[in-house]
Amino acid sequence: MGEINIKQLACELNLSAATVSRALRDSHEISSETKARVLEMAKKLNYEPNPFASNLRGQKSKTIAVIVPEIANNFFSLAINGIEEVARERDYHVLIYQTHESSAIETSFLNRLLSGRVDGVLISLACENVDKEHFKKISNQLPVVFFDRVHDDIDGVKITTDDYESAYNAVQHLIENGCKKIGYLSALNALSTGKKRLQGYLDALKDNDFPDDGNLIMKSGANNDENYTLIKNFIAEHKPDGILSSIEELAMPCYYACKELNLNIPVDLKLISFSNLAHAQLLNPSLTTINQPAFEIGVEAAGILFKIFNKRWYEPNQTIILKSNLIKRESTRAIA
Amino acid sequence: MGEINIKQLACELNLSAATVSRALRDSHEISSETKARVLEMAKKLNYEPNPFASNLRGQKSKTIAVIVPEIANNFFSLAINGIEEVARERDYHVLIYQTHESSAIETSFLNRLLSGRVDGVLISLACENVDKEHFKKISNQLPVVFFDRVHDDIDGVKITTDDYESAYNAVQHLIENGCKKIGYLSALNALSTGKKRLQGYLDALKDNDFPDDGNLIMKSGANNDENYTLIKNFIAEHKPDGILSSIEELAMPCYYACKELNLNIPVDLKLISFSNLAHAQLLNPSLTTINQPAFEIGVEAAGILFKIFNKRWYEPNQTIILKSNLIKRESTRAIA
DNA sequence: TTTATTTACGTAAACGTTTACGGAATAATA
DNA sequence: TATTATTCCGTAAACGTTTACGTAAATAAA
Repeated sequence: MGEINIKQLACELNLSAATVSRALRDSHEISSETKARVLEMAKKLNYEPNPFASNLRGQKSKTIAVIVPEIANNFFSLAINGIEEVARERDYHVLIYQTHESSAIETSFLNRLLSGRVDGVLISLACENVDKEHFKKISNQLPVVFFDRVHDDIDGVKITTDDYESAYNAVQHLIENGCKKIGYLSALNALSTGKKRLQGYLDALKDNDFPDDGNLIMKSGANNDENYTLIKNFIAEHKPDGILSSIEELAMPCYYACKELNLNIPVDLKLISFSNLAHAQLLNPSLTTINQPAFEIGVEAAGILFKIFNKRWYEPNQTIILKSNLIKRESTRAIA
Repeated sequence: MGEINIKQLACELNLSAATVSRALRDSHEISSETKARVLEMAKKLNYEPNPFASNLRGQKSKTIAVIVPEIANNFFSLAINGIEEVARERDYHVLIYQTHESSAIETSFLNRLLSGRVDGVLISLACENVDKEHFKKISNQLPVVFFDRVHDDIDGVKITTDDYESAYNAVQHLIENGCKKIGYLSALNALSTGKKRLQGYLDALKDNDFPDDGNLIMKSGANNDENYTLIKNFIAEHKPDGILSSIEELAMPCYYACKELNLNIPVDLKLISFSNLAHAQLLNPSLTTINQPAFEIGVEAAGILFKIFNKRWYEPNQTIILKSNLIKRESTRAIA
């Protein structure tokens, strides 16, 4: 309807479309008076250049894609928040896609994005096994920055947190506060993110001369209901006095399971989890968390993507590691 | 790089670009053998049509925009989740923008979207006062569906929840459980969403012959820190024995304030809040919430937008109201 | 004065699709 | 056989920009 284009604008001004285009882009080939006239008329008629025409001509989309497992997740929504803010500063647009942890969907999204719809992609991998070869093809055609959920076997720029150290320190904290039998709720096993957390757990146990008991590692299931059952049985059977949960989604069920099993946190069981829950402080008991700088990860990842766009990034395989924050609360309090 | 276009594909097949295009869109003008050949070669060469060229030609973007105040918010992230799923089913792309409650930013986003970048917009309004005239211009040029944060003075299709009834019932619940002096933490005052919640509160008080005391209505401040101070002072000064919070962001500080003031929830103060916190159950004490069907709102809103696209929507000003769910928990327990 | 340079703008091509139009070959009908 | 309809495909224009190229006028340099 209102859709006014550059030709009509030019006509209104008795100029050619080329002149108008150049004036709007502040070209030195246009006199300042003409520029002023054009700007004024453009404002008056509410002219907005058609992005598809621009993009088609210029092969730039001014758009980036963000691919995450889930949007409704404390970590990812914060990361997207950071990404959006950076994009906005640069007048870029942000497309979002969620994979629901399916690498098939992930691959399908990536393929669709190869058409030039976006200038670059920020991705946090689905936890399923990935087709690494496919990723190589992708990143040859499109700048990609990985964040948080990364894979060692896939080359690329990566922003992560200090997963190994965080897990290690978490276990150390449990031990210092009296735990003798520490369980691990594992997830993201196919990704280096998950592997590092697990390794941190294992090494901390070893360094403290804890026995190497594979039974204390629980693998997460397919959905929340299954996870709850798994966790309840895990606790009931193995009776750990401390648990490190590799993701928030596995820590919450521990509360319910402990209530069901009549176990007191932290007396009978101390709990610590990777989590970006805003109000871990208000849980009963308050939850000791490994808090990842989610917003900053988003900002950093987006920032690097823009550096790549501007040819100001020279480390195609660099991994940037931000520090997580261990926040000690009631759920791991030492019992006198 | 790899970017293959329809001409190269056509060349490879000894066909014209037109034939290839038609074959890919399954036109009846193309023989089935040719179609098969084209499809095969397209798959083989990983051909993806350039969306900008298609959009430019067809004046369709296959993209929708979602404008929300904040992404990192339990309600909005769930709504976006719903929207994304519906969009995905239809092979649509989703752009997200956050206004951080600024109507200036909101207006600026909307203006940029008028260029044809998207086929439609889903918006949840910023809580600042809005330029209603501007919205009229917008919705003449672009299909817009409002969700949750809506404004009575702005025409359009709207998806909301039963804000009035929810607030009314919440207050009724507080009264039934013994509250004599019920405060209201107000927000979104410029929007009908906020006005209806407030009115529900007021009418419930009136219907129960409670005195009309404006002092018991607290207006939210500019940020979390200010809100905390406001709330603490509010509780300390007016000593309500019940509080209805119109948004989750005002309920959480109540916990901290009560701890600070040595007040026990629910003994000294009962608390209920509009909230989509996943684990309200685990708070200390567990929080009674008015749970909005956030995901469903997203699904519904997106569904209607697609109906509008397909000319299957005939009610330009209909408001669809979904029901919220009052979940009673410890924070409003009656004290014997 | 002649020639070179700069300024300021217009013309037209290009980006990669889709589609109106047309046409040749084949099949159907008279 | 002559006419009409159908099938299948190609040509070219169009979508709205941006930009290489050209050019006329004005200015500077020779």
